[in-house]
Amino acid sequence: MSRAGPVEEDKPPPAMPQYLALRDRIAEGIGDGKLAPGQRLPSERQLQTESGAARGTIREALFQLEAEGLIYRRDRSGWYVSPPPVTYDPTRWAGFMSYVAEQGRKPATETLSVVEVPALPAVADIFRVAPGARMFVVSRRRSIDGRAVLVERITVDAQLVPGLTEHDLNGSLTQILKTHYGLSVVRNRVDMRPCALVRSAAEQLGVKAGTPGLMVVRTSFDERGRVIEYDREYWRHDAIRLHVDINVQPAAGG
Amino acid sequence: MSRAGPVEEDKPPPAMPQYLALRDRIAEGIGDGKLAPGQRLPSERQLQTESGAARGTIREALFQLEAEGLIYRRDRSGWYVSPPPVTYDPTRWAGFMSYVAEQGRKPATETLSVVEVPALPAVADIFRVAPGARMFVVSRRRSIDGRAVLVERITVDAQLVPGLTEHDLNGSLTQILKTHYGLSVVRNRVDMRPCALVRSAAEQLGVKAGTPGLMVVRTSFDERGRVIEYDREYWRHDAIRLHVDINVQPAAGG
DNA sequence: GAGTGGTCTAGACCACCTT
DNA sequence: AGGTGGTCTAGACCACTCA
Repeated sequence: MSRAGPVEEDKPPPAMPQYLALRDRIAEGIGDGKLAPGQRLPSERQLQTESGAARGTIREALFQLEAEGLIYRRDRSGWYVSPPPVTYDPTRWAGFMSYVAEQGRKPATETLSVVEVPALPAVADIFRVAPGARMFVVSRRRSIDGRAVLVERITVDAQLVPGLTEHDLNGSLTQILKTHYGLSVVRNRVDMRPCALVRSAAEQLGVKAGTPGLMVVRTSFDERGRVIEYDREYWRHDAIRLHVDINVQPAAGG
Repeated sequence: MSRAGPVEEDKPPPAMPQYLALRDRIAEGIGDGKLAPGQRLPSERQLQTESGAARGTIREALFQLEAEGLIYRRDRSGWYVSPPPVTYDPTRWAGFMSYVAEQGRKPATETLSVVEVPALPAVADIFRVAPGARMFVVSRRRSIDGRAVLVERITVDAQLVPGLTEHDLNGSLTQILKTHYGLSVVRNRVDMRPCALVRSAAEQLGVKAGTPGLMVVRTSFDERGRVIEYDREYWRHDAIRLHVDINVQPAAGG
């Protein structure tokens, strides 16, 4: 009742929109630890009666906190405090399972599907194989402490990894390539950009389509310069933090 | 008029929310090139009359597109199609001015302030100097094709760079450290995570507080392992794409 | 079945940008 | 001065989750 609606009395202009004030109150609760990671927030209608604001205003505050990565939602269930992000270092590629565990969290992997398909032109181009060459596509979902945080689709050249499907694909695929097929990654190319989660990824992560996310594309090369793994990952944006530690190439100045 | 409001007749349940359908129409226009980068979208009220939806619904579609990085807003001016992102490679650190230009865009830098301040405990810890040691803090704003895309705050140890303020700080600071002070970066540590733009950064970028963004923290070391540059950058999330190309450390398997 | 978030309407006043 | 987005209200029905 502060701005719109029938005039009642005069008030000083608010220094800050209501929804940001509410955001700050909730953010403070999270910072204080009064709201612990994983804990559920009061329902929107409850916040409404507490604060007297319209539901739309409440939701604006919640969206804001979501964009900041402080809270997340479970569809039609409620809003929850986000756990801290894990740090992902593509240079020390130790595999999801190990680096998450190293950070004191509980990783889990679920292989959603493994299919063998002919390479589309774009994929053939990446692998430098003929279009139509057989490729394995592995779809996996990975979780931290029981919350699904990423879905990925890994493509590998079927010719290089005969019988791949016989192995347990819930661990490090890179490790399997090395141990069973003698394929070692000596170079990684990583592309990363903020995105909104596309429909399919959102579905698999159990979030609303369009939730902010992070796309990570990783291309792995062996010592002969062949692409041996092409991985497209969609992360919940509040779950990851990228960390790279690199030696600058000597001639890099400018 | 399709879902809420007085019942009029029966309709099949919509397969997709209205706002996503509108999103798709606009996204298609952008993909087609009917809406060019930098071009302004019709106003919200105009879209309202075109589509017959309530303004809130229109705005939901626009927010969605914003989260995806396809459009951005200029406060109280309108919605615009986002230009393509530039690729940022922290391993080939060539300086903003050069790598943006390399990608066929027009970079610009504006130094907002240079101050000399005593190191706070956290900063002192990073630089391994005594708390209270003198530091230079350079604030800059950088643009691409006339659009402000990032603000940064660079901290350097004043003792290592006497008279820093006498140089032109709109170019590559790394280059200045090298040419004038013999300080070469041999190692970079980069941390990156999605964030919402904090109040101060948002103001300097001329966007609404809470707009999605990307935080990049870069720590540069010289050959003696000293931190010679500590840089905290806030990017518009639709303006950047990170690319890293790295040789995997031999003992990294796992 | 009660409660949750998801979607939607139809208004309003405001601060600010643009011309 | 007119138009833009920014904020806000007060309702509604829906699909879905959860107990």
